[in-house]
Amino acid sequence: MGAIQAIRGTRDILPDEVGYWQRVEAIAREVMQRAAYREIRTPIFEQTDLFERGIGEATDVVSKEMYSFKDRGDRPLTLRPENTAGAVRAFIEHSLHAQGGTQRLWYLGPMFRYERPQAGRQRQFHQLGVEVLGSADPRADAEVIAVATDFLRAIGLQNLSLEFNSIGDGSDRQTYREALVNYLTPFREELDEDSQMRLTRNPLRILDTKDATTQKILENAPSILDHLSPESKARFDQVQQMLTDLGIAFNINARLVRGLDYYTHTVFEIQSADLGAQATVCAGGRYDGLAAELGGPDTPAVGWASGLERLILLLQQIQPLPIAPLDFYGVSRGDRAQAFALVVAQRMRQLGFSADLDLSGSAFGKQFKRADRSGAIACLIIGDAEAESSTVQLKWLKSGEQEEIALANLEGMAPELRQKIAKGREEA
RNA sequence: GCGAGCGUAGCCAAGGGGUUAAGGCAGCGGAUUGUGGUUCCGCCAUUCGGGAGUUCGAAUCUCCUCGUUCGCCCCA
Repeated sequence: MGAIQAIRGTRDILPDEVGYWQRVEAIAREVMQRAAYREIRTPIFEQTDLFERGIGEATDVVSKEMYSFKDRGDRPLTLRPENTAGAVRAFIEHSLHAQGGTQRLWYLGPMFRYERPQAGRQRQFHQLGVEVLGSADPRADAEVIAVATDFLRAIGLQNLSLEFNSIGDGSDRQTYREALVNYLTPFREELDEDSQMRLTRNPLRILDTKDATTQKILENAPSILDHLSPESKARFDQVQQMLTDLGIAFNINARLVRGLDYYTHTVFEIQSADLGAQATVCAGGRYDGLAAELGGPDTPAVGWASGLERLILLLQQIQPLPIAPLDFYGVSRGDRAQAFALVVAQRMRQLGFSADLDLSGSAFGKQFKRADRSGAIACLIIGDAEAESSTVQLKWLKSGEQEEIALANLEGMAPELRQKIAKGREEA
């Protein structure tokens, strides 16, 4: 291949598509602001150590998916594969806990994982996420889920389902892990290859296998929910009650486990029925141990992250993007006229209108064709005669009506023009 | 990392060993040298992702390679 191409798993978002992103981003800002979450922006790369400790060295994300490198000072760095670790690092580093109370944070930005690209998965992808730090209150768990559903609803997505579970605290999981291994060990030979490996390494992960035989065996397996301590069970019930009070439907899914080490208690996933194999559109949970693990104060926390590429895939299915509105399209011919047209177009912009200017210098006929295609409401027509008299012919493209305006009167006429533009847009 | 499908112009495409590589959209020029949305005419791939091979002859067959798509693993 001759020309240089975008790196595998990365994508250019071209002008025709960027409107979808702007929409999702605007909705995110609005929903977050209403829920009193504050934006945080952290660096795109961090010390490799942060992710190894935060996410867990044995996880797939850390062991085989990180973009890690050394800088010129020989520091081991990694492009962030997710942003919870970075947000918590910033929280600790700047002593945000000292601001008192609960910190509600949100972020939006690119993440990087070295994976094989497929539908709804890229190596550089974008996540919107929230983190509520400093509250162990089950209301925080419920609120975070409610904010997620509000966000997804505001985008207009349908056919979503919320899967919900508790994986308890560390000791709950320890007892459950033993129970699960005891149950599965007699079936060892019948399990699929991956699950056999996990039996010793990470038995909980067997629960979300896609292998039919293993799934069958799991039907009678013990449930994590029967191994929760009374306290864990009470919290799980409370969050459920709150979701019900909020009118949020959910399925309890005792098989739901998460791939990152830091989760405790509440875990959840929101999936779409309208995507391919990568159907999870938002996922998160509680992670009470992470801040302490990273060397900060013991800070209970809960949060989620949502993959924007997947949301945009869905958005494109349900809504066409409105074309960017344009007020004026400037056409001109002749040296003096072209120079004057630039001045007029710029003046229009300063008055708050949007104006495109044809730079081709081709025949008026051609320029008018382009004016049509641009979607402009009106044309600014400038030839030598107009340049001479410092006027502009203003032609309303829908009706074909044309009027002459002196440059000097443009500002005074601006309110009237604004009205005509608005009316022209309604008719279009 | 593993499996399968697909790469012909900016986009959508026909062609599946015989030599001039259909067609459509978009673009550009003209009919129409200061006035558009219609129409008409013309132009727009020395070459079929790249490389090697088979053959008198390759876009068409073989191998390698790169890219891409979908799936697995895993995840948002």
